[in-house]
Amino acid sequence: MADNLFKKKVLVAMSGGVDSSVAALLLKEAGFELTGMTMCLGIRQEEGRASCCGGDAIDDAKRVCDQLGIPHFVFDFAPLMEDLVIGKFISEYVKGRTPNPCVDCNRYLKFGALLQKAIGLGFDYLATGHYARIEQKDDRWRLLRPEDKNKDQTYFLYPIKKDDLPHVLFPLGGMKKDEVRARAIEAGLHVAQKAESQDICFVNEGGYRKYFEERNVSLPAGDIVDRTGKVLGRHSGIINYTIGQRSGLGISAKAPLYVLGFDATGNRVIVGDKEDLFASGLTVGDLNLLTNDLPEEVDAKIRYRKKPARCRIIKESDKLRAIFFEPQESITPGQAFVFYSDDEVLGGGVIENVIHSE
RNA sequence: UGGGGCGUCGUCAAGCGGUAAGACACAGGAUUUUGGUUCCUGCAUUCGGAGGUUCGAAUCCUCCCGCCCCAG
Repeated sequence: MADNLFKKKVLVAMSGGVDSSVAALLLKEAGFELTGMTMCLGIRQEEGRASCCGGDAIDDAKRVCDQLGIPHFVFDFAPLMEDLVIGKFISEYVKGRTPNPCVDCNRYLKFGALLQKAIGLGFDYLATGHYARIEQKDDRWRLLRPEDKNKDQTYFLYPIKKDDLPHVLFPLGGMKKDEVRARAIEAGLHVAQKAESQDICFVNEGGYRKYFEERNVSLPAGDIVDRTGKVLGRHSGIINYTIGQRSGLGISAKAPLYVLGFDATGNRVIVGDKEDLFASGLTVGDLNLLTNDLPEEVDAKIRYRKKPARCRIIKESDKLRAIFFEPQESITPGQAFVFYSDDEVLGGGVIENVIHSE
């Protein structure tokens, strides 16, 4: 493997942050023929805000590339970003669902259009600074959770196609975040102390609701009701709410109220107690399977930063039905359902419906 | 305008002479490559108003104001 290393061409996607910069650094040190690239996503950035894309990102990435002595290019992905990620983000919310734009960015951009472009340009690999591992074991390529379980980003990476796994590199998969930052400092990278990126990258101060306002995306106001249909208050349009949401309802009650779901025909938001949030199963669409033989039971996550929960899965044509051993809180259509066997991601998809009994 | 009851934070609500609990809501912060959750912090010098009794009152007395109920 070391023999071929020098001939392998890698395109490293650089956001201008610490992680992707160190990823580039490591690949450079490993002797790959490296090219740095930053996606221009057409995003205007507020001062002092850290993000995975846009803003000063390009300048920062370029400086790191200069320091590493590798070429740097900017690819224009703004139109695709608008159509596939932001457009879907908005249309999903309008439908009363809660999208996960980071998953879609990976699905359509990074490991979709960008990866295809890289391969088309003759690169052997696309590398990113994600915390995840890809390994070939037993003649199969596997997407695995990283060494740093606290930074595990596999939940966002499930859309990578099985056949593309051999073309993707995650140099940080075996490292802890602390080590990455230490490495950046040691190498004198100017981005070493940059803050973690967080929040939706195309949304600035004020959150996504303000973003909708700025883009003139709005839906009519309506009633907030309890499960019996009793009117408790008013909502400002279904796009401003998501299942499990507590704050922003403006209703005082004996105990906090949570959004249980939506009544589309009546344009109503249904709220209830925390215990009403639990459901036993769900159905999944937009499946991406990373293995050919699915086990009957898996450990699955219905949201980022949550411990996987045991469930039974049943494949139904191009969909999946999952029934949890223990009821799960706030299962939300539009969010990702990602399932694992130990550290391996077996696949994932988008939650379509919630199953309340079974 | 005869009788009875009640007025404490945006809402609900403790307090019953000893110097304003709590919950919900709200705001800020922490956590986080989505949204949501969660966690931490803040939030009535003042108890419908005005007098009075008392060392001391939201708590007792008087009057006024505003609600509610039962008879009308």
